[in-house]
This record gives sequence, C-alpha cells and structure tokens, in this order.
Amino acid sequence: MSRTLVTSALLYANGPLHFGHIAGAYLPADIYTRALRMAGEDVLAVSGSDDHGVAITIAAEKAGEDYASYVAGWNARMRETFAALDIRYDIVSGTSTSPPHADLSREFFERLDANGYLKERTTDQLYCATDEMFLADRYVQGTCYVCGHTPARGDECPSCGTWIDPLKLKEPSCKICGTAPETRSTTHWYLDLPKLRDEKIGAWIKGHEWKSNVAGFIENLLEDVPERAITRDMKWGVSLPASVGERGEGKVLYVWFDAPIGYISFTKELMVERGTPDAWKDWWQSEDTSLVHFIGKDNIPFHCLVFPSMLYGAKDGYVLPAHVPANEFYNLKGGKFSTSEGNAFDIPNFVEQYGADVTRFYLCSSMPETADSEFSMELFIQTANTALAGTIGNLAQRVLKFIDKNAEGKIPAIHDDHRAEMDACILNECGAIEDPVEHIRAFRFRRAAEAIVQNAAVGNRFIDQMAPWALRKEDPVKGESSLATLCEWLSWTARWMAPIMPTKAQELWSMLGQQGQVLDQPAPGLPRAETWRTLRAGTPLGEIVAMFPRLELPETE
RNA sequence: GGCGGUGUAGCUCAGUUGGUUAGAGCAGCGGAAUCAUAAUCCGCGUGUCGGGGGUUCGAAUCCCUUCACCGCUACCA
Repeated sequence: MSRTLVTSALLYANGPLHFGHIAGAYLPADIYTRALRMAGEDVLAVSGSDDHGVAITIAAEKAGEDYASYVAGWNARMRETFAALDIRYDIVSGTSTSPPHADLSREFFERLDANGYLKERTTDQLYCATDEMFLADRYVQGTCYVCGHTPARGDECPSCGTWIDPLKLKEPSCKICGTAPETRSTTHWYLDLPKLRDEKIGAWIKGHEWKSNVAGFIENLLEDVPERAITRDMKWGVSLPASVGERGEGKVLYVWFDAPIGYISFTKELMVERGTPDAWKDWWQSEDTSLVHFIGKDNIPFHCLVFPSMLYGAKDGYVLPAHVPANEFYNLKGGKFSTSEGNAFDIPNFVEQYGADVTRFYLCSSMPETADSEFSMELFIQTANTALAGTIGNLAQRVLKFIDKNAEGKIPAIHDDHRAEMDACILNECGAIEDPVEHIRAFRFRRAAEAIVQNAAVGNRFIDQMAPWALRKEDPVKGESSLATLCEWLSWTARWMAPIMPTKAQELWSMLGQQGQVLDQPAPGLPRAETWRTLRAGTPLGEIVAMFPRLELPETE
C-alpha cells in the first residue's frame, strides 16, 4: 500500500510562529494531510522544532534562560498555535528532546563518513576567550580592511559591500562581549556535496519534476555547490560520534545537519510510542512512500539538495522526496511579518477573535503559492463576509431555515418525477463544479479554496432558479424535491470544505442531522447523477446556527 | 557588489511547453428576486500585460537592455 509522509519545516526555536510560517509550511501540510486521509490514504504528518545553533544559545543567554528551557518555551508556543488553528500532526517534537535524535544524527555522520562523503579540514577562526566560543561571522565586527569603514560586520562591509574575511578584519571585536578575539585553528568535517551531486543527486534533481517556483531556483544552485562544514565548536547540539575520538571533543553537529534528520527521529519516536519501534522504516526506507516536504522558499536548498544528498549518501535505503511544494513568502501588508517589530499577530489571540476556520480559509486563499503574497486585514474581513458568510453560510442558512419553517425540519424526499430535472439543473446547468481535493493533491491550495466557494455558488443559483418559496404554493411536491436536492448539495459542501475548514464543515454536517465526523466520510470527488444522492429523507435536522457571522474591520487598523 | 524574485484591470492575484477577441475574485455601475446573516442571482471591463529594443508568421509568455520595489548573501537558519 502506498503511503504519504508529510513533513513541515521545523520551526527554528528562537521565536513564535507567524502567519508567514503558517501559510508557508504548516497550513498547507495540514490541509493536504486531511484531504489525503479523506481519500482513504495512509498518511503520516511530522513536524517540530529545530533547537540547536548559535543564534539560540545567544538568545537564551540574553533572556537569562538555560538553553533547554528557552527552546522548550518556543516549542510550547508552537503547539499552542497549532492547537488554536486546528493544525494537527501525528507528532510535534524537537531536535533537542526527541530521544532517538542524537544517535540517529551521529549514525548519519558515521555512515556518510564511511561512504567517503565527509572531509576533515583544519582552518583558522576567530575565538573569543571571554565567551569561550568560536565566533560566527555575524558575531564579529571591526574596521573594514578595504575602505576603513567602522563598524563592518564579519561577513560584509555595509559601506563598500566587500565580502569580509573575518580573519583580516582590523581591530576585530566580539559582538557579544566587545573584547578582541584571538585566532585559533580548529578542525571540522565537511560534507562533500560536489561528490554527491556528481554521483547521483545532480541527475536526480534534473530528472525530477519540481514545482515551478522551485525549479528555477535549484537549477542554478547545482552549478556552484560548495563543500559545507557540518560541525561546530560549541556545546549546545548533538555531540560527535565516539568513533572520531578526541578530535571531536567540544564539537557538535552543525544545526543544519541535524535539523532535517529530525523528521526521521520524530517518526522513530512516534513509532516507539505506538509500540512498533521498527515501523518508521516503512515510512522512510520503503519504495512505497511518497515523501512530501512543506517548506518556505528559504529552505529550498536544504530540502532539494542537501538533505537528499544526506539521505542518499547514508546508503541505507532512504527515500528521496517526491514533492517539495515550497511556498514563497507571505508578507504583512506594507511590510513583512517580523517577530521583533511587533507587527506579527499573536495567532491564538487572533483566532479567538475571528475563528480558526475563517483564518485557515483566508490564509489558504491567499497563500504565496507561486509568488510572494500578502496578508491584508481588509481582505481578510472581506473574504469572511463575501465568500464565507455570503456564499457558503448563507446557502446553508436559507435552505435549512426554509425547511425548518415549511418542511417540518426534516430532510425532504426527492420525488421520482423531478429527479432527472433537478440533477440536470444542479449538476450541469448551474455552473462548473470542481473537486477541491483534486486541486489540493496538485498543491493548488488557493484554487481549492476558490472551488469550494464556486460550488456553493452553484447551490445558490439552483435555489434562485427553483424558487422553493414560490413552488410551495404552485407545486409543493416539486418544492420538496428541490429542497431535498439542496440538502444533498449541502452535504457535499460540508465534505468539500472539510480539509480546509474542518470545524465549520462538521457544523454543517451536524445541521443536516448527519451522524459521525464529516472528516471520516470518504472524499466526495465530483457528483454523478446516478450516485450522488445519499441522504435519507425524513432525517431530522440538527440545530441551525449561523456558520459564519459577519465580521467588521477593527478600528485600530 | 553578487544571486534571486516581483512589476498583468481601482485592489488581491491566475495566466500551463509562445498562438483564436489577456482571465478570476473583490470593489464599482445597472437590473431581478425576497427563502436567507441587506446575505442571493443576472448583466456591464477600449487594461500601453513597468519602459525600450530584438527573435518569430505570431510574445504577457523567449533574448538583450532599462527603471522601480523586495528578498537573500551561505559558521544565517
């Protein structure tokens, strides 16, 4: 049986999730997972936090917290945000807490080494004796040796644009404590990406079909692939395997190396919890698995080149990604989402005010699929009121209330005399019908959201055309048939909505008097005249509520 | 500086491997209907596809150039 393994980019644990992350990597993964599951497929969804790296240690020290609790704090915030938005994974873990992670990461190191893909190299680097650490370029400043500008960062001079070699910087100082660093030599391991590219990954990338916005990016990436260091001189991280001996002392795996391995570690962790410790191999080392990485465009090099290189280089039967549906960036109108500037919404707060499904729908319909896009409060409110309250919510309301008043609150029967006419009208004459799940499978999320609304509009045309309020007097039996048809349509609407708006879909499902969870229903696909009617006449409706209350633009905007 | 992206109707965006009169949603204008959360339905767009040049029988779609805005610049994740 084929399986789909869905991953969402691990959140770097030094800040909260904002809508850019959500629209880029998490919401699409959740929608995709739900849609495939409705279609009866076996799906595993994995995500979590990326906990290592210098940025985190510095931020934690600034905050006066130890690394582990600092990271745990952001991880907890991430879970809250997922809960608020109803984004679900089979496991959300963290690279510093997942039990199998350190060993598995070391195993990757050893296998890559044994297979000849690692190189050891000694270089000089700046070392701060006060902070007891080698300084990354961005943590050094000094005077530019080309133009004399001060301060110049360790990587680039803001004045003349020269690429700075930190070792040549005049009067270098540590950005953290301000003291002058010294030069020390250190040994590191490098991943031989050029070799991996030439052996396999280059051809694989060229032969693979990528999303259009990904394709261009990685092609020219291939031209100039560097060997990349995969170790660092610091304490916070995964220590090197014992097999490298004392040369590995005081060193850890570089954060980008261990981070993607987290996807595998978390899967292992989950399978251990489930009592099937070997089952992770069915997902990671089976030809039947379709591996899908949801990421933002900043992660394209890692997920299309580096991580596949690692998976291949381990030579342990790992699958390579089938799809990397990277999104572009989602900006806040007039700027970008930034945690530091306070122009990022507090998501749980936002959701409490406007509702999870409305938020999910708007993010889905404005997702940066092919180009950067933006979040606008005005458009959010407008979308909620026109597409959701107006087209979908109102369809449910006008049909169900009418039945409540005029048809005893039970699903009416379709009469044989009218069946053909009604089917032809709603299935063929009231407008094009699209299957949202089909779009979701193709990673066309915006189109999927649009399709749901379009299908609801078909229902609105049908009711306007049939005018059951007039038929009630002229031809009551036909009126009932039209209402029966509309109830069927609403049940399809609920199922079409489910992956994107699970809670609202369930609400509609219950209003129709249906039992169980709408997400447990098979994905509906497109209705066909012979088989599309499934409701039982006489079923009493549930309590009728307004699905999408109209929203107003806040004054403060 | 380098690399990359974007620039299509008032707004947000689609435009597949170049090909009939360049599309959607929202907003706007006109009309119909009144079951419904003043929610629905119908009709209405002469857009220099940022500017300029080129390739082609034919380009928003390929090439060159130019302007504007944006992102990244790899011991940053």
